[in-house]
Amino acid sequence: MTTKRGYHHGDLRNALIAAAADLAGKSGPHAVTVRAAARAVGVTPTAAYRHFENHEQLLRAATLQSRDRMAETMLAQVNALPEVEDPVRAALSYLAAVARGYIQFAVSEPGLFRTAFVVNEDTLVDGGKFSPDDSAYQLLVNGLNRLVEVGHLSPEHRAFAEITAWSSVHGFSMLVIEGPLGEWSQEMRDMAMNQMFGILVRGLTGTPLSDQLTSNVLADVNGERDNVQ
Amino acid sequence: MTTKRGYHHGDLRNALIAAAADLAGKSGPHAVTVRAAARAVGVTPTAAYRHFENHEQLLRAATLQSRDRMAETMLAQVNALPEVEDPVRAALSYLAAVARGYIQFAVSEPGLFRTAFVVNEDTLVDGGKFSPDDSAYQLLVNGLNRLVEVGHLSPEHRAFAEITAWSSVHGFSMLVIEGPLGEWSQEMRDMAMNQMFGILVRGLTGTPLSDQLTSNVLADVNGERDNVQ
DNA sequence: TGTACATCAGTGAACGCGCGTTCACTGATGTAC
DNA sequence: TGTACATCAGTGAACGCGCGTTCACTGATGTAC
Repeated sequence: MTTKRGYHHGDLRNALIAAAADLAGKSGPHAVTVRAAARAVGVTPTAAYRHFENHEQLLRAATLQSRDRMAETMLAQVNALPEVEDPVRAALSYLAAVARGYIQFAVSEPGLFRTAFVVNEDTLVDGGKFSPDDSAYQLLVNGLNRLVEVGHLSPEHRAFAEITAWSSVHGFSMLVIEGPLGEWSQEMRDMAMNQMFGILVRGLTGTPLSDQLTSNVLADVNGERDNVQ
Repeated sequence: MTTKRGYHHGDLRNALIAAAADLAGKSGPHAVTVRAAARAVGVTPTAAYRHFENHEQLLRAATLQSRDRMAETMLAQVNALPEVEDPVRAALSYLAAVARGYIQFAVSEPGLFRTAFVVNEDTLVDGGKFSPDDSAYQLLVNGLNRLVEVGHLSPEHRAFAEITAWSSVHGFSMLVIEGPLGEWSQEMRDMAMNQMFGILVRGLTGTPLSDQLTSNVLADVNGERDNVQ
């Protein structure tokens, strides 16, 4: 992606992106400045202009980096899921893992989470908003598609399903970061999250989950959390 | 609240708050500065310090103002609801109006919406986050309580219901402001919103709404939109 | 009712800060002979 | 293999900006006699 050869610094561009992401993670997107990033790398502000056209481009890099990390966190949750035979259970657990990964990222990296949603005003096309092309969105779409394939979500209920699902999970994350849920204990938040997931699935599919299935799905997702992180 | 008597300006404090809210509405919370507010009112920056301890207090005033306007918008939607006899229908329409008011405010006043959620870091207790004490939250709680009173939401499903409901509506608003829903047409957004509301109610109550009830609720809420705004 | 005085809302100048960005430059690297 | 040179990543100084905040002040208002 950039020249890895041993120039003065060697890989300033990536070092600056890393520094920018670091700043964003610690203090949010407003902390991403050309000067601060250069300072963190131990380089003159001017040097940054060899690798980024302007401040906006640096912030943009931090945003994309944040979205990558978010997708990674979500993917990690999915990958840590145990193999199960029941395809419905597997599809539901997949979706739950996606949701949990999203929320976990928001809670553990609020600065990056906020940075992931920064919109560049003056940029060329559509400002670089989060879009259906992003990996995180794709994971969600996959989850819902699996639910349809497996016969647990009827095609006519599929319409707008990702909007409702993403809205819920995104809103929940925001309420944790800058709303009343921030003061809640981890246990309470998990309870609220599980409740929300149940409501969501029941609302999406039209049929309530059996207690057995619910506890299986929670076991799949929670077991993963205990083992991995 | 402040001296209304005719001093030099007369009511600088409120004028500054109005200016701050104006700036927030136009460009978001970062645009709320002491100097800009003073400039807008036609007064020296120093004058502002007669009425606000510092920049944070001015921003705080803008935040509270934003939350007030938000609650007003929601209340307006509720008040514009037609009188209906069926108590279940009335309760559902109430909840739908609350949700619609929330989203409408976010869409029509994105700057104020964002400002409403600003958290002051250095402030005394809990940073002034949005809390269950706020009017907007109370409207939501009322709506859910009514659903219980009317027998359409069982008490055991009541737990965490406001979290799920608020998460959905808040997330939806964010997706419109800084996500993919921003590019959607008004019609598509309304469809997505109605769909989400249906999913939410079905998920919350455990029983799907009849087609008749659904269309009645939509008529109540939509009719109101056509008449009022 | 008229005057002297205290109050205090707003002025004007100034401070130090961090920011984005530009300029002419330097000096390490890679390459051609 | 050794030298001359072109390239270009990074330097150092400087700019103009808007910000928050402080200072000594001025002058309009309200009040006491």
